[in-house]
Amino acid sequence: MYAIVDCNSFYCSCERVFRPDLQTKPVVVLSNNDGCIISRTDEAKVAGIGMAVPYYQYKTQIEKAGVAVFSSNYYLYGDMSRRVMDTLRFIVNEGVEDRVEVYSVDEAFIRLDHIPDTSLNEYAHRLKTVVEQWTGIRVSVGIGPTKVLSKTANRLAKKNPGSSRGVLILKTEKEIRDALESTYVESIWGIGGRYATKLKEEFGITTAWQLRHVPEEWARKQLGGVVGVRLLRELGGEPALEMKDPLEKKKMIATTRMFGARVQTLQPLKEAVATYTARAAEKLRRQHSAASSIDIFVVTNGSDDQLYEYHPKTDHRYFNLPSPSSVTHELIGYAMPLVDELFREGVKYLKAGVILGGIVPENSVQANLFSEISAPKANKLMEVMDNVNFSMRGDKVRYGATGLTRHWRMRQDLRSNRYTTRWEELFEVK
DNA sequence: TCTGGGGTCCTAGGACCC
DNA sequence: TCTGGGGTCCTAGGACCC
Repeated sequence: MYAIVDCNSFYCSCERVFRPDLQTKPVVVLSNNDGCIISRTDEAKVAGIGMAVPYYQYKTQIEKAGVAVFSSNYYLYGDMSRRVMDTLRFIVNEGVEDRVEVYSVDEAFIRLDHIPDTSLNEYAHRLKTVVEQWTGIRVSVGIGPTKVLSKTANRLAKKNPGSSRGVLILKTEKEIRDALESTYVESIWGIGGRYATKLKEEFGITTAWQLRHVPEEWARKQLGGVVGVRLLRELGGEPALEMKDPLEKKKMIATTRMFGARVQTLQPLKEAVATYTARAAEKLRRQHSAASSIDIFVVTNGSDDQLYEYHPKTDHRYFNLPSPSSVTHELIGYAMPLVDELFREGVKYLKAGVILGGIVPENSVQANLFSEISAPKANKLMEVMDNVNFSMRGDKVRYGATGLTRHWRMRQDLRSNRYTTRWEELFEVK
């Protein structure tokens, strides 16, 4: 059996831990640049605030309903996430083997082979209670014979927190059938908007229970090949999605941002891209990898500026490195000519990004005799820079190419304190 | 009238997730 | 005036090889 433990309205819950006065009040958290609403509590849902909707369109409604609004505070959420995951590992692993797969910042799958079916209920409640007591974050627990069924259980547990108290276990055929009959296809984990529309409009399939009974070859044809087949098997109770190895490294590393103010000249565009490249290179080094390709993209508003519509258009250029690297100045050196190539006079840029690909372990990098940069020296420099920036915080050591004024930086007008990761922003108890 | 078969590597793009 | 920022996996199709 598999469990999935999912934090309720995670970002909002993190804010509430340090603002007990908001415990029963509506709360929302905004995306970077205070653009969209990316987390909302049940009270905010009731007040009619949608998910992933532009903030400015709901501003008056939010004020009228007395909703507390926060800019995203990823330092805080990242640290709270670590606390939740550490707690789960402490309970589940018993110092033996790793049975926890951290699936996202607020969710983890747990393999439960070691728990007898008769104890599942007690175990699920224990997970929930301990995480809530130790971290202050509320969670829901779903359990089923496959990952997809555990996700289904979790969704239903969250919908009826009263009766099932945030825990739902799908074990018997009857429990599974009831759950799948009350799950619409668009709510199945793995069915997105496109497939949901197709299933309903073209084939009249509306529930997960109906979908469970289509032939495998049909699923292969209509739902994206082997992906569809796996989904079908999982719905039928046959595990087709493995637990992921926690040591697996990212195969792609991206740093992308909307600009706080539009950029129209080359210099700030290059500063922004250099800054993102430096950030991406840091992520690369943190997992001890090197990248063999770099892709730079820029986004402009494709529509005529007179129309106040958002029609983003993307353009990009990429470069394959002569040999994989994780050295910031080397990567910036490859990135800058790509920005020159992309830049067009008179165009307003809304966003830019860096994507590093072709990721390999850093120790597999072969010395390139023709490389101009002496690798050992550069790597040592990177280590020193990372150490200084990590211990002092706030990017004390930067490259000149990343700019001094940085007018393009994002807005974050409503950010809460980084209570758990900055001494000067600690939570005060009077 | 007829035009092989099998393989690899790469990129672009589509679908999904949180 | 204002619409996020990461990721994953898979498939199709082209270039190239023998």
